[in-house]
Amino acid sequence: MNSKPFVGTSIPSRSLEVLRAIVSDYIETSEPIGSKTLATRYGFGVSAATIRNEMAFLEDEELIVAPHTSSGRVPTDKGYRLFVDRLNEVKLLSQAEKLAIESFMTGSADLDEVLSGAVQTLAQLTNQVAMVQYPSLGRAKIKAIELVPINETRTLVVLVSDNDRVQQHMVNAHQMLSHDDIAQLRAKLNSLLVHHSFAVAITKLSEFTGTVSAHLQEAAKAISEAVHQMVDANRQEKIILAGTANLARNSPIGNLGELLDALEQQVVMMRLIAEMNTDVDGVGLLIGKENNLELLSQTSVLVSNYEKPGSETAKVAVLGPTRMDYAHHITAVRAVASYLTKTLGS
Amino acid sequence: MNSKPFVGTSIPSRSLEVLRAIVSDYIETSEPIGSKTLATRYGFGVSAATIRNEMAFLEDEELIVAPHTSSGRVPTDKGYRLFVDRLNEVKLLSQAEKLAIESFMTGSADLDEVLSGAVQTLAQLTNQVAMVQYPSLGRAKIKAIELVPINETRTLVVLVSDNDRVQQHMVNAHQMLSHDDIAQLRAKLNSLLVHHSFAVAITKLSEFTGTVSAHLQEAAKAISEAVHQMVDANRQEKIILAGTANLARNSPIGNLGELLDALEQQVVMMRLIAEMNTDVDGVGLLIGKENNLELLSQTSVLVSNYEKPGSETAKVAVLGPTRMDYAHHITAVRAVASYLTKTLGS
DNA sequence: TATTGGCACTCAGACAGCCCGAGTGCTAAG
DNA sequence: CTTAGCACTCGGGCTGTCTGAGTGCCAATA
Repeated sequence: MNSKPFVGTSIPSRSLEVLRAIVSDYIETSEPIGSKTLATRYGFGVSAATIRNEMAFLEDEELIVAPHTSSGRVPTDKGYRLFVDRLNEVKLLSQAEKLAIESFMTGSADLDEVLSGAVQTLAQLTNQVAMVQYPSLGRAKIKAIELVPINETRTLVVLVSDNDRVQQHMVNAHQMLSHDDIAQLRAKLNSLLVHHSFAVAITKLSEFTGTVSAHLQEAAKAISEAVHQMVDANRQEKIILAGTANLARNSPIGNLGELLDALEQQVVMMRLIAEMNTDVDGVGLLIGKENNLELLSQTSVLVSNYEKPGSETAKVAVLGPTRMDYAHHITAVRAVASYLTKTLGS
Repeated sequence: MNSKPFVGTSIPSRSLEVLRAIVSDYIETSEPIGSKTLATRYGFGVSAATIRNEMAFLEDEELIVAPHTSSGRVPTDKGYRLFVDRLNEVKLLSQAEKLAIESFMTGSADLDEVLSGAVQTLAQLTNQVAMVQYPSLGRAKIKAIELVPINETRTLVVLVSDNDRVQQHMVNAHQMLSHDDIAQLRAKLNSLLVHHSFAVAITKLSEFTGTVSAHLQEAAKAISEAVHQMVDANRQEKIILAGTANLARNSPIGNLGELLDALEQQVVMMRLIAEMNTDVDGVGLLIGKENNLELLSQTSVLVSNYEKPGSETAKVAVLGPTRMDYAHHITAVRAVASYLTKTLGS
């Protein structure tokens, strides 16, 4: 159901040219375009009448459509698809754009910061909504658990996984904890969980309360819960996004409210992105109704993979109206993904 | 420039009733309302003509305005203001709403979680954009700094302030660090900074690199930078928000795009909220053009204080179109603020 | 003096008719 | 296969009309 390469009647090369012109023009002007304009504005060596014939053919193939009798044509989802699949010239990023990416990516060893920098850059680059999926910890293992006492009853539980992702969670033990208590808890916790995968850890965790001194039961339970939550939070996907304002600006899409809602809820987007396949060059694209969500029938979603050593691959994505600048955005999203891979690799 | 209580000609009580009716009706229907409807729908014992006279008076006082000759009237900002200032019946929260607040607020000792729960609840309760300001650390002091080794070169720096707020930042030391190294760094760092306020800490920090062994200079510099950043991040205000989608749904405000932008950028909102005063009962309100931002000329902002022991007071806020249900929202925002105070107090 | 009914007036919005121009499909000729 | 020509279509902009909700004012009334 994903990215379906175009099959069917093969398209004569001039028809393809015409389609290309239509798509480009529509992307730029967002207005239906007719044979005459097309013939003059683009340097086909033929008359408008000939273009009309071509257009009739393209319409038969359902690559373009006329919003109403006797008005210009607009690409269909299928039209965009063919356009993209046969995209040969890839728009290069401008020097300024490259700079923007690099400057956003510098410094910071902190995963959160890197990702949020990346997603903002991408949103600015494309003027669309940008999303980045957190690297899943899938097969990651627990490397260490630290307990940092904050005050008499509160403790910060820090969980480090072997791909160096760090999470923390505050715990209220509801009882006083001495230094020795903390040490005991830490030791038991680590000997129990370290080197185990997240999946295993979650089962082992149930033994934890049993292994600690009787007077620490309360605290152990609280800590155990915190760890559980963190592990869970990790198996759960998570995305961060930026540029939602662009949605409102760009496109008078009907269901803007619902769309913003869905973005805020995250869950729809998480599933969508997770399920999207990418082709050989690491880019995936769903155009309009290709994703089966009514909600997104007027939008396209573009994803690319990035890698963080030790994690499964994760994705960056761009969401915008079907009439978006595919050529440009594809390079942008790919560039950000590759910078991300590079930055996280070091 | 803030919340200006209404002064000037004192308003006869029936005029006030009429104003009240107009505001309530407009809040509900969002359509201009005329004398006749007003006279019938609300049980004034008088005829439409009399109401018209009242309305003429109210218009003279600039409390209502007619969008065009011969159409119903709509409250002005000043009208809303008077309406709110003379608001006597306070809408109570429904049982369901109280429940919603309580259920969202349960558990979790984690500041981030509590706040994000609160802001989401508030957004749902009001169907508007909700915001919550992080408790500023103003005069807070540093309580402890922990260094948690993550791998050979990376270290997690955890900063605990005396109001038990915890921040952490990953640092890449670009050099191998032994256990002893870490211990040394930790010791020096703590002896230097603990018990100092954030403001002082930032000056003391410059001495740090000088006090550690020569071979740790690299690492010390990186850590010092991280601490600096965290301290800074704290003096800087920060807000989280929820319910932006409601904006799109509710109000076909002209500059939706810009508004969403501003929300995403945060900075405008941070200043606005920070500068808003609250009156005796802990609530502050700016209606329409009362805030001097063109951007927000069609929106009202409602804030209430909450307290976290050891921090300066911070605020929760609701942002929506000027025609919002003030009576209800005021109680909602106050309720959330007070639950927040309660939850964070324990 | 405050209230009321009556009346003439205004205007936004809905509706219908009109024209224009961009665009189409078709056909016959090159 | 390409082209010019032609008749046809239809959305969008413009105009005019009508209607209903609403107004302001005034004279009559309680």
